Amino acid sequence: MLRTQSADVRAALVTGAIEALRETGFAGASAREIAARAGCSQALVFYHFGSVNELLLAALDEVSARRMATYQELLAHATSVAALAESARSIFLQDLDSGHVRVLVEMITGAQSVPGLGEQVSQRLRPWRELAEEAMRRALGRSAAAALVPPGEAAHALVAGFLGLELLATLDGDRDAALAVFDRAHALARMLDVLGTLRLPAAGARKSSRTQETT
Amino acid sequence: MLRTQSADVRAALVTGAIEALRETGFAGASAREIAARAGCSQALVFYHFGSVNELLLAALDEVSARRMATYQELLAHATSVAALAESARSIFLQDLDSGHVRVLVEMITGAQSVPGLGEQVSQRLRPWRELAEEAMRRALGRSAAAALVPPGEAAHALVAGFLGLELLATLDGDRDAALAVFDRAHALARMLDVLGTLRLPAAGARKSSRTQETT
DNA sequence: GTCTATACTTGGATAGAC
DNA sequence: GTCTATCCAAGTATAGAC
Repeated sequence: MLRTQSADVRAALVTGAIEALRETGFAGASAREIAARAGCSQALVFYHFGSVNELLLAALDEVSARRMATYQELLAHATSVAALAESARSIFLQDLDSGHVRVLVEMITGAQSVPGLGEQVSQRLRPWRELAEEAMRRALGRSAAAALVPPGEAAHALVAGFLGLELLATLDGDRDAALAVFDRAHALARMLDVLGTLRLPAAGARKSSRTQETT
Repeated sequence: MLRTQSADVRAALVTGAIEALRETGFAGASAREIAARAGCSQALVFYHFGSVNELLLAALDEVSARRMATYQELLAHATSVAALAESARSIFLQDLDSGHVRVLVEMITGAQSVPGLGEQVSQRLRPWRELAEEAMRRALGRSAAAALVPPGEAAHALVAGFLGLELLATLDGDRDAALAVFDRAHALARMLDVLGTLRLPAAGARKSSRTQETT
């Protein structure tokens, strides 16, 4: 891969945009602000990306790409609802630190003030939704839990929960409340997993009702 | 109550600010935009409120006040988790139409770009959180469900869910996905209510396992 | 490709007439 | 109290030198 100096500037602008979205929000993510973080001229924003909004969308793409690989790996091993809850907790914590979900939230709300932007943000959110649904499907398996909670709905709720908890966590700088929710979800998920194993063997093998550990 | 013409202008500015936040987002809620909606001069924003941000906070106060009464009434009758889920659904639908939660979300994210604003938004969010917790406490009662899900945590999750579902619903103009989540929550809540009644009588009255209807 | 300089627009905020 | 007029800061975007 050839490393032109132009590509470096593009990359610097994208990471600058990510930082700006994270720290100053959509309203504060101006070409000047981003260029200052990237250490280059404000004019380069328009040369390389055409407009500020295009750069912000590129930043959202970058965030998605960065996380998708990590997510897939983490979620691939979550073959129970409890395990999924644990993975979700760790993902949430990582994203809170790195600010990735914040970038997404800022773009969603920022889209409100720019006609047509909402559509493009929505498109970029789709991989996240599909990943969540796939993870849900894998976690629920073909157990009774899947009948209780269809993967599609569960995934929608999961994504919404991520966004909402992120909003609250950054608003008052308290991540413990959100983590407590994930821990509670983990405990409830264990119950759900047990329910699933109890129902599936079709009323012939209820030899034990002890809680099954799903580490 | 004396109705000075000045009070009318103040009110018009506040409702104009609410509309602006709802339709153009925090980034688009400028003094000029708001004044245009209120049908008065932009200078009056500063005369009456000192700054745009102060006006936006007043708008948030107004939204809170408008909804709090309705909420309290609706939630007072929710003495089971299932009934709470139903109330929550109807509240969510109302707020989605009126845009009240949107105003809150815009202020939360907008606070990211204005130092010190986050604190004030957080303060104004507190009544909503307390209301949610009180409703949770009443819905869970002293049943076993309360042990499964502490009211504080449940309330935090509920508020986060509202915010997250609002974000997704307005992003792609699809309210059905959110409503499906509430319906699912309702079904699960019914199960939780049953669990509660089964446990409370202290292992002596399991005469029936049919689902108890909690209309 | 990157910079400086600049044209143009929008927004926050104030002054002063009425 | 409300308006018009205005100042100033900040933002988008482009032109042109290097």
